[in-house]
Amino acid sequence: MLQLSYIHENTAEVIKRLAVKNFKAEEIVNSIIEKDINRKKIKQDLEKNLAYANQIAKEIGALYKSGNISEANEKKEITKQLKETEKQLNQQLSVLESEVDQLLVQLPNLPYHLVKPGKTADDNEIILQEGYIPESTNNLPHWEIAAKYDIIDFELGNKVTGSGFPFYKNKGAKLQRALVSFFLDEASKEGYNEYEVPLVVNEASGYGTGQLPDKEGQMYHIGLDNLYMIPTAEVPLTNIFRDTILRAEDLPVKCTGYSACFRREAGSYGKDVRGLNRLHQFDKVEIVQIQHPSKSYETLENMKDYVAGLIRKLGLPFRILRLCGGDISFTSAMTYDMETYSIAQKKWLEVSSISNFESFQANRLKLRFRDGNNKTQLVHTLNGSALALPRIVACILENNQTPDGIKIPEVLVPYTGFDMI
RNA sequence: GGAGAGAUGGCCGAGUGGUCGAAGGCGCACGCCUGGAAAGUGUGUGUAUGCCAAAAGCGUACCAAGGGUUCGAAUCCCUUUCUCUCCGCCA
Repeated sequence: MLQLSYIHENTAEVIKRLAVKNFKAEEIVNSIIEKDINRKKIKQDLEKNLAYANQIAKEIGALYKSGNISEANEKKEITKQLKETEKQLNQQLSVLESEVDQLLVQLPNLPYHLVKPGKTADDNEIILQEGYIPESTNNLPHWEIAAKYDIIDFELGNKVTGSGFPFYKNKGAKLQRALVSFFLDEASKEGYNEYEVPLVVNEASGYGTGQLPDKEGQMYHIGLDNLYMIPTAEVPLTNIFRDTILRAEDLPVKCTGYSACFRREAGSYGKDVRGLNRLHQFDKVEIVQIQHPSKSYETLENMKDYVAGLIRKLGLPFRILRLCGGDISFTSAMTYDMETYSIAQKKWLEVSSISNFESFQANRLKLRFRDGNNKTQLVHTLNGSALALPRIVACILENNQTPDGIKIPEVLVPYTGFDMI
């Protein structure tokens, strides 16, 4: 969430920059400022009141000690009054605080200056495109390949759980395991610390990374215990550092983790969700960095290049997009999307999203570091998929078809133990 | 799941109604001592927020979380959460 002090000092700029995200902020921002000024005033009154009450309480203590009971009792009368005022001020304060808070969480993160305005995904900028794309082929879509080689069973998933929860079988299951291991090993080589994370998180964690409030609908919720199934390992990985103060020399903090990801994907139907294109449960290796504010964009570039390198090693044609204001997420300041090309489906599939959240998450997480002057300052957080499996698998299956079967990318062979499906 | 004990600053740990933001120790920072270091020694060392141009200073809140009793709560009461021990169950 945005910092109140920043909104106060840069009101016009906040409104202007949020317009790049097609967000009309004026009304909310003005309301926040008005309420916050009011809040501050009431808080000051309350604190004066409390200071006075504290002082009297001390005096009463002293009077009792010296045996001056009657004067002590007189003073008690004064405090009764004070308590009444205190109660009222407190009530007003908590109302205003929650109102300000409610408005504040509605404001998206400010887009970075490089983010162009735009309405939809069509307005995203293509930064780079790489790899050979044939004009036309007779390659089968992956759902047919999956059935032909008996490696992914969608119907079985349907029977046991529901649509969007496939079973991976035989060489399909081994390919999953190989990809996860490959991605984790690569991340380790790059200096990321590996974690195995809880697959469910509490409410505070959901709030910390920005899934809550408002995006409850995206997550599976376990009502009995009030826990949420994670939509990405970003949530537990980033929340490791909730409520912490790091030392400047600890930065950057780099961590990675594999997890199954669970997404309700309410409202998605049709051909986009065919096969592996959109699932309720899928596997992903995530990378997260916590970085000094002055270096976060340099880091974003590094992360983007790292993920591009992974795709290159897998031998898939891909492109990198810088998302426009209209397509960028609520919490992100700037995002690169990675898309690999499926030659059977003849379309680009998003396989990674790499974002700089600047201090937006850190502010909610209360994740800070001590700077040179020993002051605490919010860090910047970044994360990216490196990578999400299903669409990578779809592209491997669709692009690598040969008369002898599906060719496994060379880098994966040590992990799979076979080079053909 | 049952019974009991507990939760205090970066860590350990004292504190059962007032002078407690909290003794003492460890750690850390700076200084003295030293040729240099260790030892010794001195000083300092939480977070948030407000007043202030800023610093200094001062106010307020925070001793698991929330509520209550009281003029006054780390300390008493209630609720919740978590941890530990024993028992039960169990991959």
